[in-house]
Amino acid sequence: MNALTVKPTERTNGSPCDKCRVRASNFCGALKPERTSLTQVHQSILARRTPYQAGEETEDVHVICDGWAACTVRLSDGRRQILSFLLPGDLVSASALFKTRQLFSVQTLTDIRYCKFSRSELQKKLMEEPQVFEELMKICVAEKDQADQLIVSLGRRSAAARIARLIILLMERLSARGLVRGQAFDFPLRQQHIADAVGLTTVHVSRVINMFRKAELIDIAQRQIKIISLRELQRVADAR
Amino acid sequence: MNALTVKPTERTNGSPCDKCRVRASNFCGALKPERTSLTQVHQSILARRTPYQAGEETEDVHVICDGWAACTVRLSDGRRQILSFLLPGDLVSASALFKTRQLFSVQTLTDIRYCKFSRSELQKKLMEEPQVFEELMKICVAEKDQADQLIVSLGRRSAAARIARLIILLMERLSARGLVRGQAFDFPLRQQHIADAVGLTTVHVSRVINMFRKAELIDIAQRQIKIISLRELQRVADAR
DNA sequence: CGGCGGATTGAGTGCTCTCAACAGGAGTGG
DNA sequence: CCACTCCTGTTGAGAGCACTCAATCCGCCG
Repeated sequence: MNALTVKPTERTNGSPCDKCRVRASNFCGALKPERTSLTQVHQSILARRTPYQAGEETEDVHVICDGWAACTVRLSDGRRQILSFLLPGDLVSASALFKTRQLFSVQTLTDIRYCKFSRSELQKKLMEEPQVFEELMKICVAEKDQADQLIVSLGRRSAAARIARLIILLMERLSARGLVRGQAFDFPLRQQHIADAVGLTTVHVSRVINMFRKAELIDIAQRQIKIISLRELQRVADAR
Repeated sequence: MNALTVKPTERTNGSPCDKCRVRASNFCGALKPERTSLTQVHQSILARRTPYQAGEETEDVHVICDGWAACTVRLSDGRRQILSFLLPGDLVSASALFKTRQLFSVQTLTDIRYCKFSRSELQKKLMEEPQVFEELMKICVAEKDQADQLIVSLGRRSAAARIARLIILLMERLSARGLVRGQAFDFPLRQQHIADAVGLTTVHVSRVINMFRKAELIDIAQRQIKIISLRELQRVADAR
């Protein structure tokens, strides 16, 4: 972690992640106060930073409390691929529990609050608490399933289908966290992020998004998105 | 499992996976005879079968002893995406240990010998034997890393780079298992498999492979591949 | 010999990219 | 308050990589 971009806040003990905007259905939620004595540190970072650079060594494991981030890979010629978006409540990567270096970087899209655990402490907890273990394995499986779905999208789906799927997936994930009101939710992604997530260029993303707008599938404005016709959007997501 | 395609062989106890063509650096290897009382069943299947269909429920976890298979996803219009190739020694999927239904099918490319473990027995063993646990987590991490690499390829690399990477990755994986002689190894993939693995059409794969041949990077014949110039192939794999 | 799976090749198409210009909004400094 | 820059998104024109369609070929096998 780059100290310049990190604003350390307070240190707490025994009450894990009480600052999480989201409490339910996430890893943090499994670390219930009554059976955890984990040391944790809450910190925050500004948007548009790279708090973790691919290949760096870390002692800690991170959970996003609030804000959006992304796991990214940058190629030598500057092109970027986003592997996944990190939403409030997300463990940054299950792999981080089992190895000290990752092949992706982490970039913040918005200002972020996050919570830091010691890897070794958490590993021990994992073996002692079957429920924590259970929860982590669920995350592992979910991460792999999401990666597999993205592979199918990138390998075999059209630009419109990929973008439609991304939007639907984000809505589902946010919905599970109670962050969707009606069919609308915060949408801090720039078209550059969408392009890098689904393997397209910003120019083409712009065209597709405007197609969606004109077809009255979605409405994006003021960093908010509203799904106007989920049914139609799903049709696009499944179409060739 | 479709009983018609499965030819059950013998049942053994206490000597895990003694029929594996590959012993080193795999999950099977971690299940050493001296501390395992796992029930296992060895079976075989013919090439070109689908021993597991996406969504089916299973009680067992499978390890490939010999032969090649693939995890595949089929879209409604018939297009297919290969998520990964399964090589001798591979656990079919780490996820299979933690959930009963997978979102991919398993298709055999060659005749296969494999070894079947009970999920529940293996799960118990996992908690009792830290080394088994360790090994499984390594596999989880490796699976995720491979998926992430494929995402980057599909999202941001050219056809030639994707194919070159696939070939290099297969060589590395087989090499770790001692299945590469010089720079040559068994290569049962049809061009259709390559196409479905890297998100292209067979026609285009044919053109790229022939470019590689003419550039004297590789030689494919008789279901064998020989890497003539690994250095050049790596250049192609890294090029735009 | 005919049939089948697989690979090759050509011609034409089209989806997505590249290049480039421009517009609007937010923030900054004078 | 205005000029300026940066960031983001939009739009047009043209190009190219990979696709589709289709014909052909080859090796293998019953």
